Amino acid sequence: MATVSAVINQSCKVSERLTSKVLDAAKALNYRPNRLARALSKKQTHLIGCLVPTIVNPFFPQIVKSVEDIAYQNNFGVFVCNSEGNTGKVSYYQQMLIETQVDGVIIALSWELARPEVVNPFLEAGIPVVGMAGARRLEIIDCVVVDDVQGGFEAANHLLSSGHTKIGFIGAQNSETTRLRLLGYQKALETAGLNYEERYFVLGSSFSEVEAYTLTKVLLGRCPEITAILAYNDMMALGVISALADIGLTVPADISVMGFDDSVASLSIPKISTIAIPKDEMGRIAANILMQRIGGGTGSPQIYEIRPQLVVRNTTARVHD
Amino acid sequence: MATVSAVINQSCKVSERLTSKVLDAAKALNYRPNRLARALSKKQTHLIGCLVPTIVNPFFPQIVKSVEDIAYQNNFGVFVCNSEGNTGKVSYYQQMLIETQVDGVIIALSWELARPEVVNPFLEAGIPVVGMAGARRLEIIDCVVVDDVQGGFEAANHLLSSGHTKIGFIGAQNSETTRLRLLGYQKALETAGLNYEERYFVLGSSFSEVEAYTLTKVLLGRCPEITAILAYNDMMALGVISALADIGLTVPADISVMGFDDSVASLSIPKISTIAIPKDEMGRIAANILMQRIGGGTGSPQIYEIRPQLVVRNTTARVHD
DNA sequence: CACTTAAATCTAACCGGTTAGATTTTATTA
DNA sequence: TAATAAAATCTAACCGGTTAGATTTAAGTG
Repeated sequence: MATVSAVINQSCKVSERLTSKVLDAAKALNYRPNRLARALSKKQTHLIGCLVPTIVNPFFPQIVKSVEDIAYQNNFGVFVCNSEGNTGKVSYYQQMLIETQVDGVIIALSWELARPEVVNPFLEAGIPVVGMAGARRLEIIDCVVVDDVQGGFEAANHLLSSGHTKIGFIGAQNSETTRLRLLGYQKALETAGLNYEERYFVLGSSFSEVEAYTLTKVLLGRCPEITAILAYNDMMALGVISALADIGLTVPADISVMGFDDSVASLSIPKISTIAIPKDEMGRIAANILMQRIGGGTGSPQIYEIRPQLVVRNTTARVHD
Repeated sequence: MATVSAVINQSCKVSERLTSKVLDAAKALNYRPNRLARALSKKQTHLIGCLVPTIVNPFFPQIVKSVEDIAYQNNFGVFVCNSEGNTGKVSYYQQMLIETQVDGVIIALSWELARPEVVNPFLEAGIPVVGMAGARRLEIIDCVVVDDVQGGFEAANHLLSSGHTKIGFIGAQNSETTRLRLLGYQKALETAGLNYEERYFVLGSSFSEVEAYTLTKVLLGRCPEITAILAYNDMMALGVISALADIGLTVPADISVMGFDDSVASLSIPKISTIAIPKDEMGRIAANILMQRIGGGTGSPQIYEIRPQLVVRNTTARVHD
């Protein structure tokens, strides 16, 4: 019945009399509109997809939450898809999102998702895409990215300003983000007029806590003069701290440690000093940009760069003498 | 075109010739089936909803992940909805899920979600519901619940077996789960032939880390003889440990601490001894039950009780003398 | 009061699939 | 080769909304 549609959508062409009649009937029958039917004819699902590499790492749920907030404000639903390192899932969800006719997609730009094969099918289907939370910038879509160089710079600077000059770095190979954070570190040393030692950088094969634990022992075995360690992220910082405790060094009295991301930095005792990525802001901005695109916003894709922020907690201190 | 439908669905009534012709055309046109249209006519969306109170607490994403795994295996999508303590969001998502015609719903039975107002509309709409991860059992739906009494019992028992008898408990008021865990604790003491001191139980107004921090200081100010503290969950255990550190007590040398849930207990430093809720298993079972119901499985609602497991890590030790 | 115009209501086609059943083609058999 | 059965293909209605436009009703005007 077309009138029902008019009533529900508050079209002003329906008299009060009919409106209330329809509303009464709807209530009596416990009527629920069918989103599928509506979406089918309107060609709008009021749904956005959110593709993330994992939801087990708390970093991503925090972003997803703020995406959802914006979606909620705009009366959209969010279809969260996490690939969990499974390429099969990536294409499964990709297909599902396209077939579900989502109005737009937000993709976390991890290595497995920041690829043309992942992004292009959406664009071909006319679905706007916004990338976020990654080092890689894709020119074809709007991206909300983090200035990792800046972050690395600030992390190193914080340590330098506490007198540390022999600063270890622990990260992972083949990681663009690692490269950028390390680059920031190097820039900070150069800016301070200091040389950096390649020996102080150890890169492992994963971002895990255990990997960091192992690498830390390697690093300190080789360079015991180190007074501070910059970890690629908070998880690795956790591994670093564990290793140091086993070696018999106290954090931060004997050695300072910094993390990155502010994902699990406050879960340890002492709480980890870190470079916080404003996850709320990132999710919000990404979602808002997507909303604009869905609303018909045009213009060439843009890069929105977010500055990470130094958060000093309890794992960094003045260098001991 | 009906033939396309037949081809896509592999109906055996289509000749190879036609099949390949259709497939070629589909490829040439970059054809994507429309899930909405299909769902509308089949009255099956191949989607399930998953209502959780939050995704910021890592406990829930871990469950959601295993729900997703099962859904993936069954070719279903999962629509994750988190209410974040906002009752407006609860009804918003409830309505969205019903209107989206999801085939089934899994609800985490937190206080805000384990209510008839939340559950009933789904049932009225003919959508099967499975509850999980909560203390409250609802008779009208299948529930996968945790034996919190058993968990509290094992936690206390672990401490008792290390010689602790003066055990503090920190939780929240008006929480059914707190009550059950505490009950388990009390049973353990009774079983051991010991009396428990009401003074050792302090209940605050929230489950937060800071709340636990405050409560711990209160508790130890009042009862300095305590040698172990059982926290309602891991987050609170973290607050307890912080407070103890500030007071100048070392964990576990001076005082032992236990968490519950195994949500952040393995991520933190020190790693917390806890009562692990098998989240994978819980999500898997809940999703499998839902799949059965969606597949037409009948029978009266059942309760599946999951036993939590003691995980000894680094915050518990033999009582000091 | 007849006539124009505006407002309210109703009708039917459409969105893109599915499905039962009609129709056409092909194969089988006398 | 005609009759019949079986297989393949096509047709049209349906799912439950939306929407343009036709039709009916109400209001305004000379």
